Amino acid sequence: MRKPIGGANEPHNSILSTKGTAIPTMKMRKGLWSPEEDEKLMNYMITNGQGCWSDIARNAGLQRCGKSCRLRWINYLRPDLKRGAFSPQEEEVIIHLHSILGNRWSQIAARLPGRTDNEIKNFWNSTVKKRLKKNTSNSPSPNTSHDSSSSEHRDIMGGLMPVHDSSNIMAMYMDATRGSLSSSSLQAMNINQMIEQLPLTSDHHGSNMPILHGSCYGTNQVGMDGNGINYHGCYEIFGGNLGQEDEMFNIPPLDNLTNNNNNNQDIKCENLEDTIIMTNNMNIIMNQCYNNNKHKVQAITEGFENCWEGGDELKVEEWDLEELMRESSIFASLD
DNA sequence: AATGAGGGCAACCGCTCCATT
DNA sequence: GAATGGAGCGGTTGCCCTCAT
Repeated sequence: MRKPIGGANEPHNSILSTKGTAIPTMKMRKGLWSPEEDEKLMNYMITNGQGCWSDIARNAGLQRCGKSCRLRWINYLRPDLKRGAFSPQEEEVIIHLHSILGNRWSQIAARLPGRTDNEIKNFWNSTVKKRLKKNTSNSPSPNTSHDSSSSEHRDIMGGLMPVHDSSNIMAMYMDATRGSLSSSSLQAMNINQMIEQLPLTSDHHGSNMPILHGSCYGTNQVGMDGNGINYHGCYEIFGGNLGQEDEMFNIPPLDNLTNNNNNNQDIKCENLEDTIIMTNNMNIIMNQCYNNNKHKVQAITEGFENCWEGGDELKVEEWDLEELMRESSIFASLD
């Protein structure tokens, strides 16, 4: 951890306004963020929402560049961040997605609620890579003769995560999120299709993937109860758990939502019926995106808006299926 | 108790992409 | 179409902590 560095003694950079107007050189802080800086940025973001980051840095009274503010917000201050160690299920999802997406950490992070690309990247580089290497050295991969361009990929599939296991994970995941599909039917699906239908969770990094917009930056996103942090808002719409035994994302199942409504102000959906309607609408949108096979689909549904305080817009955008197909095509050779 | 090595993680850097002028 | 600036992403760095010796 880096020490917070005192502003007065800091190296300084020049800064440009949003339109390129030169602002007299001002001292820019670098290094670790102090609690005061965090508070300033947090308060500003909660009050004003996201905008031009360089403006945010200036208006919030921070001697930081916009880039630094953005990073701090995304990786640390966002209220919907999940803290703590990765669960085994999250780990498996990361490994699986990495086998398909490679080092596209932002896209992997988009499928893991409350996790940042930086966090996943660090986790991968420190923990998973090491474990995979160890695993491979202990038990040589049966796929070593496979003509794959990625040795790491072979390691993953042959050593730590057999294909059928990964399919189970996806099936489990999809059962939780889509409800109507059975594990067996999903196991029969092409793995690419499963991946394509995985819901994305936030737009904090932007990508070519479908993104759900909700009140993702509101303080209501994270609710606390006796069991720890639960995600209310962007994630709860899928209902159920994304992993086994509540280990993974701790998203309340549908039948729990109604119970929680009595105790938790953060719940947006009024009742189970709303939740089901919303989930169905989600499925419709996802299916439309998937079935239409269009490059870009942008849909806004009334159904979602009803379930969010203040009618926050919830939409699916930037769906580039062809690109995803290209990206995941490497996986087809393993089937 | 001291210390050195390794790991974890926050933050920076440089590049690319995209929107705007 | 070119130039410019902002945002986002992946790679890398470097500091602190933990643990073994």
